[in-house]
Amino acid sequence: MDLDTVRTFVAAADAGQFQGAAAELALTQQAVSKRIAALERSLGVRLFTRTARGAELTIDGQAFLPHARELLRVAERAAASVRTGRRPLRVDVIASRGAPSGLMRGFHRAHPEIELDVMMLFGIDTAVAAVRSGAIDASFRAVGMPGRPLPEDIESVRVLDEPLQLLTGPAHALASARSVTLAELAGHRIWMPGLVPGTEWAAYYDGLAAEFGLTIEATGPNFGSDALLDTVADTPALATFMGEQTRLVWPAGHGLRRIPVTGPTPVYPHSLLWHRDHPHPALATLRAHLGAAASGHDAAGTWTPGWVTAR
Amino acid sequence: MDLDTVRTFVAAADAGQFQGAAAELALTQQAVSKRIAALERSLGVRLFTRTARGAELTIDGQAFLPHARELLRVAERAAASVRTGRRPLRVDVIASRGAPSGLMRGFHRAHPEIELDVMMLFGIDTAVAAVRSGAIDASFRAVGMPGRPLPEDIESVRVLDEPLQLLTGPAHALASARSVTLAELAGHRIWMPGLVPGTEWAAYYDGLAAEFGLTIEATGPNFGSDALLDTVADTPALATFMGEQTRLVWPAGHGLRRIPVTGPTPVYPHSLLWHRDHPHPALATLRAHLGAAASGHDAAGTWTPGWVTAR
DNA sequence: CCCGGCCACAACCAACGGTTGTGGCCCTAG
DNA sequence: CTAGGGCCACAACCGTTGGTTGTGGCCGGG
Repeated sequence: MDLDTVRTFVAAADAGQFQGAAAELALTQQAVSKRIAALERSLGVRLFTRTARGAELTIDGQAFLPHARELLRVAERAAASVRTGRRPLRVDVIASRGAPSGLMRGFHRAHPEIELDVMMLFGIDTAVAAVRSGAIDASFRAVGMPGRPLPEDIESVRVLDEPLQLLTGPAHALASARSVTLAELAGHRIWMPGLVPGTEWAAYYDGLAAEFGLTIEATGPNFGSDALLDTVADTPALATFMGEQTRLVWPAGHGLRRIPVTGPTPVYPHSLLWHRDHPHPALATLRAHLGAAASGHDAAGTWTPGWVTAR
Repeated sequence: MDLDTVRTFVAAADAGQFQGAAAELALTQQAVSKRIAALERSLGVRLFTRTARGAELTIDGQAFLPHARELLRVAERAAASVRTGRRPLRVDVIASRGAPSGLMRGFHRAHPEIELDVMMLFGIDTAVAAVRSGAIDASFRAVGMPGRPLPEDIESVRVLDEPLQLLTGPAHALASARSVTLAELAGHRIWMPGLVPGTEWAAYYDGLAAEFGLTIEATGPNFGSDALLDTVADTPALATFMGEQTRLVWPAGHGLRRIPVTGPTPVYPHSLLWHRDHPHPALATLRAHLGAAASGHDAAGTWTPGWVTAR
């Protein structure tokens, strides 16, 4: 199926005749006729009944028409997604189920007119390079990591401090705790596959482990969150950290527990990064939205690494 | 933009290399290379970075990928909509804003897994012919109209009795009435453009007008519901009937009034029609849904034409 | 250092998709 | 009834597109 052919179909349906569609598309009537015939052959149904004064849709044609329009809309959006110049606001989030993803969903609900492309890059270095090059318009990351100062032309603002929770299976020693302190976690095995050295989130957990004497293991291949949850659910000695706002596809019957962490509560600092010089037109709207949505969290009783810039 | 090219792009992105995509699509590597190059040229951006052991997506490519997948999904649905054999359930409703449309929305919410094509045919004759031919799977219509018995192979069941309301502008004599009786409407001008002789809805209003001595005018071209509402809002002497469940795009500030009609309340009898012999697999689900959703309306105090089959 | 894997470029060729020319059908006006 | 106009389909023709095969360059691993 060819999109030009679909466009021709829609034009013919709107015009009610092939001739008119041909004029609109700067084609001959014969070309339109051939295109429609080809489309009908490929679909295996007749789309128009040809009459002496035009062509009108068959029932199959009527059924196909809205789908054809939708197809053209989607194609237009797809092309717009990579158009240089005015294109959808392209934002990098750290993971599809994480808190920044939720922030973007909220932004989309508040501003459905702003076209969005949400993507996931790998690590703050890639993200910063992409923001600097203009390939993306903004990124949610934790900034300030030692040895990786933000370039001068990148601006950032803290938009969300997300408390971490402990995730355990039902047989874990802490499974029935209402809450746990970081001190109580010393000696327990915390498993976080996917913690890649050199990334900002690895630096965060390294700092957390060092400061409170935790054992955080990043060993083993990262088979994705489903496999992680399965393993944690089945292994009494394993637990993992997870953002409070992380959306889980909670496997039914696994009995996974989310346990708040206190004394202090580790919070993951999400900042929005963007380029100082050539911001996307919709970026201001995003910043305003995030500023309004940011609840004034109290920093007391929480922990962030020393390298995180104060709010 | 060509859908085969988009398919090639997705295959290459999934495979991580052109060679693998070529094998999957039964093409040569060179053909894939040319297609991708053509797509990049038409979009004006580079989608892959070519490396010695494959090709990986650029950021633009990553942004484009989900749109490309969506495009293929929509194309698949479009093709399925006219596929002979297993295809989406195709249902004819009397108007896009009317009650049957609402019933189908409810059905879709209850059964999002069932693919639907909702369409609007013209009159019960067209609808019955389409159902008999298998071109559509079901139709919502008022059945029993004099001289138009349903063919033997068409079955029907009453699914909704929709009370009619009077719609008036703010300056209409009845505008401030809490409710009106049919007797009170005698002498008032009821305007219903679009009431085409020979259709089942024209027969309905003809019967209504005859039995209660109403003046129903079908004169003038039907410029659509917006124009109708505008005129009714501005003309003190005009009113119109409208189904209780009809969704209006209520023009702000027009002061249109919806007034219940009583003594008796005219109700429009929506029946579901389908073919006795070769029903669509999902039709049973639709009938079950409509049966469950149908509130047991009390027929007392309501009016339907004599030709309407009892429930 | 060489080999293997992968992609790009070039040359060639079939097939697709456009054009012009023409004929048939249907409706309308004279 | 007939002539004419409007519209679509078919046929012939032709340029361009998109496929193939053949080949060369680049990069990484043994």
